[in-house]
Amino acid sequence: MKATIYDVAREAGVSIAAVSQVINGKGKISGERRAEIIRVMERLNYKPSFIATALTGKNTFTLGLLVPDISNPFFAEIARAVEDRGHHHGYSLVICSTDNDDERVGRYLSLLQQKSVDGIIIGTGIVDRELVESIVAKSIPVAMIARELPGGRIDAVIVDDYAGGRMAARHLLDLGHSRLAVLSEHRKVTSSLERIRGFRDQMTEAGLELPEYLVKASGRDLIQEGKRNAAELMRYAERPTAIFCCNDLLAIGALQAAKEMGVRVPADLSIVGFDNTILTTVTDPQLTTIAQPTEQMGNLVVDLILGKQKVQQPDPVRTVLEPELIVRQSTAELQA
Amino acid sequence: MKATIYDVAREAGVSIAAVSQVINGKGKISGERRAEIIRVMERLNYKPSFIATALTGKNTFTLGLLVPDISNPFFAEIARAVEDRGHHHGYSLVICSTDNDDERVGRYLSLLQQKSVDGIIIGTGIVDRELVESIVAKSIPVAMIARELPGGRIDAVIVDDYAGGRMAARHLLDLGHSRLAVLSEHRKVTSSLERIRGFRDQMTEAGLELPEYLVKASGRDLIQEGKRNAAELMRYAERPTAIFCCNDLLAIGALQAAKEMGVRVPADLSIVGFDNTILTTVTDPQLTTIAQPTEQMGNLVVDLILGKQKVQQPDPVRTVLEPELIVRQSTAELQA
DNA sequence: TTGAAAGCGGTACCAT
DNA sequence: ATGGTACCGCTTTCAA
Repeated sequence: MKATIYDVAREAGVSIAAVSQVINGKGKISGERRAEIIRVMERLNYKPSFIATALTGKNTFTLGLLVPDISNPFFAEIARAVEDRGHHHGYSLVICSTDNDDERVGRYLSLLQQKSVDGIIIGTGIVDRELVESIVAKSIPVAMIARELPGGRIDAVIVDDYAGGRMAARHLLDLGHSRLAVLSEHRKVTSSLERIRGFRDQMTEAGLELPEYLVKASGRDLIQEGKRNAAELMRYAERPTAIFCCNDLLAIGALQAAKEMGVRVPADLSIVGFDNTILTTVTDPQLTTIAQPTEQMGNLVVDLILGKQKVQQPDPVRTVLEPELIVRQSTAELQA
Repeated sequence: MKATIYDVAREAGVSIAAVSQVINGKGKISGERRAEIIRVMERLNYKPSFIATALTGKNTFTLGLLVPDISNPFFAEIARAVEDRGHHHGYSLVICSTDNDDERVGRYLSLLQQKSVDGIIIGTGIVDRELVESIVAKSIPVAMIARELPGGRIDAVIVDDYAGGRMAARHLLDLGHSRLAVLSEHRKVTSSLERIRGFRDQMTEAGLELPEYLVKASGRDLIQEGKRNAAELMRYAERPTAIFCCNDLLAIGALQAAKEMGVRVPADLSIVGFDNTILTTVTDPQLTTIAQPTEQMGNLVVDLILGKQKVQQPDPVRTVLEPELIVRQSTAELQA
């Protein structure tokens, strides 16, 4: 059996209050008693129970992280960053893969509340605003990472998706491409929407248009669907010479479609991804992509959410980081 | 503020005992009172606090998972499998990336105990046996996944690493290769050791030897170090014609080294990986690898560890699953 | 300084 | 059937 504060108190011949004092470094304890108590704690290998502590109204030292799928490399990286920063502050991380499924989101959110986590970090694209706000109302700190709640007054640490979209377009435009297409995630995913908006605006400024039929959305299995959608794009009479993919998975699908169809990348087709996951360095050719500073984002959300606990900030904090174009080998000048 | 059982009791004009009854579906309650209580619970949006429940000696409905690094695709997949099965049973998952660092392992293990998790699943290669057994002694269920505690009497769900190593060797031997080399993880990682042993035994049966200098170990950054070690192997006068890599990350490193050195895969060099992560489908050529049934493994450990709670099994359960050779494009017959 | 005691939000036993 | 109450392990007044 695990030792409790009572065991320590008894062994040390003091009250549990005294033990509690030394655990928390509060109150006044004579150096001698304190030393003795510490000795006993070590001898009994005593570690205070977090659940008992939590019940008295203190922290649970647990954070919840909602992501679409932890086995998606991008979110795995986000999770690692969040985990590390949390661990740095003594917190542990509960992972919740939602598959962007409303029901799963609801169940997980409810679960996290019942566990009285000290904060919930949301990286899932599709969430019900009311649900989230009902959580905030219960004064549980909530923050978004890599995603934003449209119209919601929720803290968020995101990358400038719009700027990222522009970057991708500019890069492609600079390379001489004009027939551009887009592979996007589900239409409800705000980050994809923003990326496309930036991409389109940049095109517009160059006097180009991005018709809707050249923007294809994919849902569950991003690589597979991306591949299928890319293949479809390639079959158009006036085939696009470059595709901007709203994430690396989609880009890989495009890459595979091209390979299967005998379309050379980047000679015949340029591809730009988004996220700069480990996958981009593994493909052949390696993927040009827009990088998100995942580690920094992880650090920032955690600090943000942990800070929220203390002071009740009035306005939602919205931290926008700059994306970065990473040029690798999947993009090239348009061949004449 | 969140509603408590007292609020519900007051609103419903009953005792908290009655409310507790309906929550747990126990005891005797007249249908009418029960209905009324349920109504009140819904109106107040009442959800019992897990920490309070846990303090009374029940489950915390939390599982801990130790892995080297959640951003490593293989472990991300394992985590997803474990998470799903846990969620299925109403449990949530705390992720602990240890970096195979003893100190981190210790800290996390201690943390998980303080949180009174209902079970700890260990997928980290390097762990101190005494530490683990001290946990088991506290009657916290522990099980290993994809790794084994050498000599420890701990439940484990693993793949037959030895057989996997043999498979890889047989495949390469069948293709006519005889000059084989190995890229392995840190020498303390038991799974790698077993894979190499199987690989070597199969070679021996074919009358071949695997000298130690053809087995190179890598530590932290597996892709980078794998690349470096592979390059080294390729510089030997009598260069190996095939490399067995103890995981896909190492195989990717080998692939990149080959590409950089102008060595064609699979024409000049065959490469076999291990784990069948998403990465294998993304490389070019796609990687031949030995697959582990991650989903099944996840299901089994969770059921195993949840089962352990109830009955105190006498002997450690050791479930060994069969690996599977997935032939893709990184292996080919030895060119004459 | 030190310790007795009242919670925190439930569970479960025991009277009623 | 129903409710009173003693815990679970710890924090935090408040007296002594």
